[in-house]
Amino acid sequence: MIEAIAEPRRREILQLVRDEEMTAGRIAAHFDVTRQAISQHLRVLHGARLVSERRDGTRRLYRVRPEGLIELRAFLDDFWSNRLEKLKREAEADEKSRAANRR
Amino acid sequence: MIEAIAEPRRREILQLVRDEEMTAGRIAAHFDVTRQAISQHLRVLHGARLVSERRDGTRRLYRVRPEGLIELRAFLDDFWSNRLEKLKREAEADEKSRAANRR
DNA sequence: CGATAATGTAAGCAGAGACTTGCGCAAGTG
DNA sequence: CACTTGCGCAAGTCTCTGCTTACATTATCG
Repeated sequence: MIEAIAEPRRREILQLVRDEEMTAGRIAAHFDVTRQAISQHLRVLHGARLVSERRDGTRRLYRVRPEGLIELRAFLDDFWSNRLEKLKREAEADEKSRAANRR
Repeated sequence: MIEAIAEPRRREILQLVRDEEMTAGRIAAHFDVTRQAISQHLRVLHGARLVSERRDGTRRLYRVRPEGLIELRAFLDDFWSNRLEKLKREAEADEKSRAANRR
């Protein structure tokens, strides 16, 4: 999840396919590691739902999946503020006091 | 930097010292690994400027450093939108057209 | 159908990093 | 001053993961 963007090369890949859809081969050409290594990174990114994969003949086209970034962003936001956790506790306390007043 | 929060245990530590300042010992007590292991995580977090360290006698007190989170947040924001890069290009183009009109 | 192109999958290796064991050090405490 | 408490540091071990080499798969082209 967040580990997906922890790896520097994967962040570079994300930058590459941020605006432009791109084939695995063309992506790999930007790096000095083997095509397969990039393929594995793409698998991780796709698994984390950070990129979409589309097939066209034998080629595979990748592109950033904005919803994925949004989800990750939301995850981090929760993490900072832990707002969900707090809201839940407050809601429960609230519910309890309301139940006490109810009758 | 971002690697600091990639490690799950370090994220848990951050949660622990998010509101409350806490000694290394008390933090370590929350986990089933050795005190030293946690100490090493704390070193990484401190190195990434995500927690502050304060000494009181033999004890060391840690706490989340909000500015650190803000910096990290800013880093990620740049990453998503690359807005800095775009703004720079736009500003230059803008400057050029304005210079053409100036006299 | 055979050949080629574009890509993924699998297994093994090597380096990074998380964890443990052992030790040292500073600041109390009796 | 000896002893304890609360830590960090250092070296070795183990595990995880990024990379390579080798092979499999799928589609297209003649």
